[in-house]
Amino acid sequence: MTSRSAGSERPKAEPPQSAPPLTPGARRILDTAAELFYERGITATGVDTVAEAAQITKRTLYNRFGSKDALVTAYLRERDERWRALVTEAVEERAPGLPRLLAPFDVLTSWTASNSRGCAFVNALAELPDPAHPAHRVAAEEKKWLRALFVRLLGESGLKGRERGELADQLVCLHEGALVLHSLRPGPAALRPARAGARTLLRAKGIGAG
Amino acid sequence: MTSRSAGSERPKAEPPQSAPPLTPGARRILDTAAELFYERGITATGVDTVAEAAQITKRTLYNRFGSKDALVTAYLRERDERWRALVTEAVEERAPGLPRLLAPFDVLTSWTASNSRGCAFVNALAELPDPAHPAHRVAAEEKKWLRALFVRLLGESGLKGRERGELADQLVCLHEGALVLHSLRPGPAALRPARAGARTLLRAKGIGAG
DNA sequence: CCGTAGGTATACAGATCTGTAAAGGCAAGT
DNA sequence: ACTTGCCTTTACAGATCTGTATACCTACGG
Repeated sequence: MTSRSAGSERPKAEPPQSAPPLTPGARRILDTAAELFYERGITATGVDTVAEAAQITKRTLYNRFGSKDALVTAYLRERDERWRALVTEAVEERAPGLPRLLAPFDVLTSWTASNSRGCAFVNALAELPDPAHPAHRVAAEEKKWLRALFVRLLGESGLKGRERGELADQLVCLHEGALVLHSLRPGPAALRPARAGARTLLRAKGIGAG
Repeated sequence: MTSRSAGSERPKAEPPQSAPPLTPGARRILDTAAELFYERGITATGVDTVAEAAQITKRTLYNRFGSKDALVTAYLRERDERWRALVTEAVEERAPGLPRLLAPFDVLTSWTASNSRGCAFVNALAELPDPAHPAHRVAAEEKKWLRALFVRLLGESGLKGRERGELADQLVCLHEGALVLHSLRPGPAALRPARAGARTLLRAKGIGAG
């Protein structure tokens, strides 16, 4: 739980698990559940509510997903998948020379346009304290992944050793904090300070950031 | 909701509301509820559970607090009160010349020793999305207060204008992020990067930080 | 033609949740 | 002596929650 030995500082290539294709009904269920879980909270959203909003019967929901816990896990998994894809793309498609390390912060601008309730994974951790819950693991993995991404990019920028891990943690902090601020006062202005702070911290370590 | 006109950049002297003295039973209820709400989540903790753990009857609980929502609000209010007192004390009792702006970060070290489930206010916001819920307001106020504190201290350090607000936001981000990191991997090590990052950001603005 | 997969409709079991009802015990203050 | 405040006990109403049972419809591929 505390630290991993070997590959923990390198983001895995694949998002944890490639999802099997969903039936049309399952697709609609998952989309609906995703919105409701995020917007109203997981525990506060009942399966009846999801089923009704998705315009399917509860029976179908249980046939496709088996349980509410499984549905919650699927929701977080897919969200994780999309988020990683978005960030990965933003990092890779950056014009060379431009600060790839700030890409995750820039992604937030579009991401938060339709997500003003903070970080879904932090929220999930708040509602599902049990570490044995699979959804708990997914949420924890997402944070580890972002940190590992920062570590990798910092490595490519020439930073090594203990300083690298510390700076990665700081970038994660700013990132998380930005989402909290945004949830309190939605709007692009809530994200700017974190990005600027990241740039300052990078510069302080001699990493040019634009 | 978005911004306040006059005194929003100055921390109010009094924690929102001075609590009336509690009966012994009410005291035990509130203590028990505080621990359970924080540790297991608010929605996931029923009033029966609270009553049983506090060794009082549900009737007493309702006689003292009126409703679960009111109990939740009382829980957050008291937590807010204690947190503010702790931070305020740490700021004021700092040896002159020492970086008072880092005091909130130092307080986290002792605070998180018994609070490894992240920020109770962020968690509450996750579980209670309705902005009309009084507990929601309490949580939002807490964040505003911390920012205002940073703004004030930065002002005393000679920083003014737009830069001041931005730096305050950055410190809040680091602060929140530290709590998230700590919830993922509890221990004092989770807090160090945020504190160090704060120092770097302060130095970058010419504010000596120790 | 027939089986299978995806979905529908309705009803229900069993647990748990918030909140209330009714009646009483006990100690302190006046 | 009498009230008032704090708390207890037991029971229950009514809603809501997760999950299941039963039976049926429809489209499609072999």
